[in-house]
Formats: sequence, structure tokens, C-alpha cells
Amino acid sequence: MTDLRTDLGEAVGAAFAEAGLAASYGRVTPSDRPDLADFQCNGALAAAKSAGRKPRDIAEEVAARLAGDPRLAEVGLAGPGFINLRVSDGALAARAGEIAADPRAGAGEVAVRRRVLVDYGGPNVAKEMHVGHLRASIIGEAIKRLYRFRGDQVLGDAHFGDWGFQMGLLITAVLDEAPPLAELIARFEADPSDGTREAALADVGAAVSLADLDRLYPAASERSKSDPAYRDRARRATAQLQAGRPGYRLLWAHFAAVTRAALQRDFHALGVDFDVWKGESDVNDLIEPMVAELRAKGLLFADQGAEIVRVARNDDKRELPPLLVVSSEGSAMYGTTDLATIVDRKRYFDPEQAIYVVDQRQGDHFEVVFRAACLAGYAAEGALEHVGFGTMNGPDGKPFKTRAGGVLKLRDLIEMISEKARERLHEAGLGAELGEEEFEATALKVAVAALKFADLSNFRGTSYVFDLDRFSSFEGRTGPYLLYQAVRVKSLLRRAVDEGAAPGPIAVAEPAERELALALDAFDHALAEAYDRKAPHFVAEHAYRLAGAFSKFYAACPILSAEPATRASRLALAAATLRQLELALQLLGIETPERM
RNA sequence: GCACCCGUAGCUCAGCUGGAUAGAGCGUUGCCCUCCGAAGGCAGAGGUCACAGGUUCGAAUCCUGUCGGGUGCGCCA
Repeated sequence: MTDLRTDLGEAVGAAFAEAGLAASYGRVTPSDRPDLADFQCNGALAAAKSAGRKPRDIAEEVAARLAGDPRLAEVGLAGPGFINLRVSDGALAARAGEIAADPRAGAGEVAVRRRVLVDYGGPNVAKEMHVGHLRASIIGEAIKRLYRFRGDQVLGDAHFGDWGFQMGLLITAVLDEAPPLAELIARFEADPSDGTREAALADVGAAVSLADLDRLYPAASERSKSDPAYRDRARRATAQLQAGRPGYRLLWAHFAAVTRAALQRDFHALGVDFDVWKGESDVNDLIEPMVAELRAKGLLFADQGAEIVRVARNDDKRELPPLLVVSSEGSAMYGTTDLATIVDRKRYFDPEQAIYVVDQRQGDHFEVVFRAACLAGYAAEGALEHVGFGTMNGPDGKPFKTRAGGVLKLRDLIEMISEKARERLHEAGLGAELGEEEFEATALKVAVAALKFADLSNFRGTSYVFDLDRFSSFEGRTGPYLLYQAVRVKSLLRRAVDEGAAPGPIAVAEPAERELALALDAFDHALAEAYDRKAPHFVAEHAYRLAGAFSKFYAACPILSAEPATRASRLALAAATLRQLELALQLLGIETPERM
């Protein structure tokens, strides 16, 4: 089952071929002039030069060959050589019928399934999620869902940041602040057996909370920048941790566990769930053999006390730094664990493609890591891809801060929007009707929809200005608008059941019916585009257009009060819309409530 | 300094493998609930697509330059 756009494209391509021109000129797109046509083909203009013919003549010839196609009600020529196609009502109705009968609502699948790993979210120990984490998690989640839906075997990995210099910083800061803890560590290290470990871990847990970490880390990070002695202590602590010092491992285990639990809860509330939650620490044991292998392959060089892999190429326009594999303190760096992670993934999943959904600003870093991975033979050229996204800025054009100057916690943001959703639900009189639990769940769904759609409807690559009013707006091009349309269909279908009306064969006649059918037909292309470009906003865009087409249809075409045959057809159109809309929203990680 | 990205309506953003009248939401002006959910629909006003050249039958889209903004450039991640 293919969409009309592809179907017609093949027909027009065949007509070009018959005229002795490349079939690729037959590419068909939705019309820029809906008043004139449903689809158009501009191939005659492009073909004119190489063929040495007038575009209008080519268009005429192609149009003549299409004249008998039963799917086309009208083939027109316009301007210098546009070919305008109007689909027959019958063909449109047939296509809508296919979509209505399809559990996938007209969406196709990839021709070749691949194993794809999506690395996203990138949460770190001791860092509570703030608005800056929003994009990393929801864009990655959308890409993961989309790839899986299109048929690939997909694994989403949180790639927990639990192993670098920040851990040494935290250990240093925590021990400085609480000397008794240092004694506790010393006692444990005197007897670091399994028997004493549990009790020691409990003591550490009682002494250090997530809030402590959240408070200590920024201060320590700041101090390390201006205080070299402090920085060096933290570096040594990092190296000792990685070397396996029992007391430090104990502290680390607590830091990681307490943050991870909180993060998983927050992610889940956002509809973001990972298939594997591997941390940088999980590849620690792979680092030593990997370094030995790099050395054996002659890729490792000593430089300024550190060990590096050179990845620069002669034809580089920009100067890429080398990959720093072992620091002068002997510890693993960001790039080291990233490289070891590639080794690890190859072992347990052997992905044909790995997609890194990470802030655009890390583009150079990934380029360096990927090149090193190719040099070492850990990945094929092109199998690793950094899918970068822009930052969320404040009105000043710089990364968003609250009025007080701090970062806005994601949880607080969600709560603010949820509160607005509650007010709205009360206004709509749904407070009593829903029951407390469903009411809360619905408010959260509305809030998450608003938040996610506001972000996902922008192309991931561009930075944009964070605007609280826009994020918590429920009107116009927003998540709640989409939910509203879906909920309206649900309500309509419930009522239809009550009245004993059932969906039936689809026929289209009214302009609003045609528009809705054309919108439904565009689903597969939107998904393919989003897939190829790794850009969820194509899905968001489609969902909005579909919802808009439905809303127009709903206003223009009475459904339940129509003649039985028309009523059945319109109910089928509505049901197909609902299924496709919910599918699209699901791919974006947005859930639809029953009422709102 | 070098490199990369961006400059589209009052605001926030789409459109960018060149093609007809540059789209959408917010805001703004007006209309539509005795009729399936008005978180809705319809209509209007609002643009030298930063600027200047170039390529082309045709440029928001490709090339060059200028101005403006952002980002990155080995021991943080």
C-alpha cells in the first residue's frame, strides 16, 4: 500500500520515460495552489534544459499521456510548465478507506531493518534535570520511537554520566564538607569486605542526600576552575576512583544510585524511558585493554604528559584536536569512555547505526571520537552519527535562566504547566466528572503535551527562545490543540455508539472531506521525512495539519445528523483520523486522554 | 585568530536537493455556539525573506562579500 503522492509520482515518472526523459522528473508534491490542484509536478521545467525543448511542450506531452489515468479527475497545465493533478473523488475515497482499515493508519515500513542504537538523554550524576535537558530527552525519545515504528530494531541508551572528573570533584567536595565521612571511608577501607560494605553504604546514604550533591557540585565545579590545587586533588580522586579505591567506589555507588532513581522518575513522568541505562562506569574495565590495543595498533602517542590519538586529516578545514585517551593524571576522559562505549556496544548489540542525540555544541567532540573509532576499527565509516540540537535560550539569546539567575528545574516547569491545565479542566467542568486520579493524570497529559509539542515542533537543529507563556499556552498550534481534536473525535465516536451509528464505506465529496483525506494520505511521507532527516518536527507538523483538517471538516460537515450512508462515511473518516493522530502523537511521546 | 551555525510578519517559528500568490501560531480587526466539545471555525490587516553583488528562463533556497547574532577550538562532560 502506497500513498497517492508516491503512486502518482510513479505514473508521472512513467509518462516522462515514455517521452524519452528520465523518470525522476516525475516527482510529485502536494500542490502549492490547492485552489487549482491536489498535487503538482514541476519536472517539465527541470527537464527542459537537458532535453533542449520548451518546458510547456514537455508538460503537454506528459499531461496527454496521463489523460487516461482513472485516478485523475483532471490534469492541467499552468504557467511555464507546471503539471497540475486533481485526484478523482473515487481514488481519494479508496485511499482513505485503505488508511481506515490499516492498523498502522497508512504508515509504511523501512525496506531493510537495521539495528539502531539511540544514545540520548545524557543525564549526569548530581545534576537535577533542568529545562536544558528537555530537548536531549524528548528529541531522542521521539527518534527512538519513530525508528522502532518504522521497523528497525532499536535500543535507547541513557548513557549515564557517572564516571568522569565530576565524580572526583564530588568525592572531594563531600569529604571536605563532612570530615566524619572521611573517617567512615577510612574504616571501610581498613576492611572493605562484602560484609562491611552494606552497612557502610547505609551510613553514607544517611549522611549524603541528593540535595547535598545538587548543592555541592556547582560550587566544586566553580572552585576547580580558579583553584589549581583543588582541581588537582579532584583529578587525583578521579584517577583513584577509576583505579578502584574501595572507599571512593563506595561513595560513588551511592551518588550514582540516588541520582539515578530520581532521574528515572523524572524521565518517566515525561514519557521518556530507556531500554538500557548503561553508565560510563560500565565500560571502565574495557578501557585498559582498549588502550593496550590502541597502542599495539600504533595509534597512541605521548603528548604533554597525556596519551592521544591523532585524528586530524590533511584536507580538514578546521583544526581538530586529538582524542585525549589518557590524561596526565592517568585517568579516562570523556572521549575515552565514549570510545570504550562504542567497543562495548559492538559486543552486546553490534548496531549498524548509532545515533547520538546530543547538544550541537559537541559536534567537534563527536567528530574526533568517531574518527578515532574508525581508525581503530571499532565502527564502520558513517555508522556513527551525531544528531545535534540547538539550545533553548532566554530572551537575551543566551541559555535560559530564571529571573533569579538560576536554572529552571524541569520538575518545576512541569508543575507550573500542570497547574494551568488544572485550572482549565476546572473551567471546563471536568473536575468532578473525572475523579481525582484521572483528573490529575489528565492535567499531566495536557502539560506534557504542551511542553513537548512546543519543543518538537521546531526543527531540532535551531536554537529557540524559551517562552513560558508559549509553553503553557493551550490554544493555536499547541499540544493541547492536538489533544483537543483527538478528544473531540473520541467523544463523537462514543456518541455514535450510543445512537447505534457505525462507520462504513468512505466517500468524499465536500472540500473539507477531500482535504481531510489528503491530509491522511500525507502521513507516510511525513514519517519517512522525519526518519531520513532524524527530525521529529515533520511528525509534529503532520499531526498539526491533520488536526487542522479534521477541525475544519468537523465544523463544515455534520456527522451524526447526516444521511445514513454519509454518516457512516464520515464516522469512518473520523475514526481513521483519530487512529492516525494518536499514532503520530505517540511517536512524539504524547499521550491522549479520554476527555479534557 | 581559525572553523561551524543562524539572520524570514510586531513576537515565536516553518519553508532552504531553485519553480506559481513566501506559510503557521501568538498578538491585532471583524464574524460564527436554539445544531456532533468555542482548548474550535471563518475572514481581514501585517513581509525590500539582514544588506550588496553573482549564477539562472526563474533565487528566501545555490555562490561570493559585508554587517549583525550564536557556538566550538586537548587534560570538564
